[in-house]
Amino acid sequence: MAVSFIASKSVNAAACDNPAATHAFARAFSVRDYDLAATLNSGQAFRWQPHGDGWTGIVGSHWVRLEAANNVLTARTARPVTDWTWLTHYLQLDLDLAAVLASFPDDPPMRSAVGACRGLRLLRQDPWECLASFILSSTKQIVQIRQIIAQLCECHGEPVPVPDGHPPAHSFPSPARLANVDEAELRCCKMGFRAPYLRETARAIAAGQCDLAAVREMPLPEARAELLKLPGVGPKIADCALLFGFGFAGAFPVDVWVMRALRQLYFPRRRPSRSRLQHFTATHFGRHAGYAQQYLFHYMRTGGRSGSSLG
DNA sequence: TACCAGGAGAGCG
DNA sequence: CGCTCTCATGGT
Repeated sequence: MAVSFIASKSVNAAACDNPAATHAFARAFSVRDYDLAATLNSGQAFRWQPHGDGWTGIVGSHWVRLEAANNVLTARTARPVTDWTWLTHYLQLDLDLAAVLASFPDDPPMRSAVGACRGLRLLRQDPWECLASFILSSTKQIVQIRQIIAQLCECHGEPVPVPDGHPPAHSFPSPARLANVDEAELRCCKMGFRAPYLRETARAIAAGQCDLAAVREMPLPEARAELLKLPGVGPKIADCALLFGFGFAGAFPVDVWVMRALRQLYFPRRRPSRSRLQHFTATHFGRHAGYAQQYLFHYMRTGGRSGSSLG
């Protein structure tokens, strides 16, 4: 357990009517090898914005501001919090990163990627938000995905409390909500041809045809097959949701960047067939193949520069 | 301007 | 199976 209580301070004591409670607006966690900027900005989550030295975002129904310095990660919220599990789970603060890195294959590409992306982590996002976000991601640049999701949340999400002086914020809209938004209205969020995919997938989940909670309990191949039934969900998007949302460590999304990495670094001669490639990604990278994938992705996207701050 | 973006689905041979 | 085309939008 790398998380330890350091400080809790009530920013607005008058608002806390229970003096004995451990309610707090802020909390610090000790961390090691946690590159917050790389993690929040590496194309796995799309709702984090840099503000000064920190990042603000929405996790579930919580507005939160994160800041990391000197192995201390500080979180500030809009309302007092007693149970911080929603955040420690999202940030995966209990993960033993060294053990994960040690499970990677010891080959030149992985050594380079790990060396260039020190402290890069995988988040554990809400499965629905993650799945929906990646339905909206197809053939879009990360900056645009952020814009689409920001508009979607502003138009159809529920307002969440924010500290005084901060702009309004909204939760990610539920499947039930999006199931009842017509396609034209979704297209107003600039999601284009992805609108019917998002709507129909939301309907399937809201109607119980697909049970995301059940998917989480399935073995990986069955979970993947279940997600592939949804409209707008192919192998790449399914694996993104399985890895970033459901926590399947073996899911290995292959997008254009990862494909570039695999071809350049592992198959420089001839291009492998898709089945050959899937066999390779499923066997070569070990127990935490998905984690290795994220290192390759970030390594390629940043051109091998460490401490990158992509916009 | 041309090309590209964390793709999927459908049609074709 | 593998190839090609379309879908919508905006960044670089």
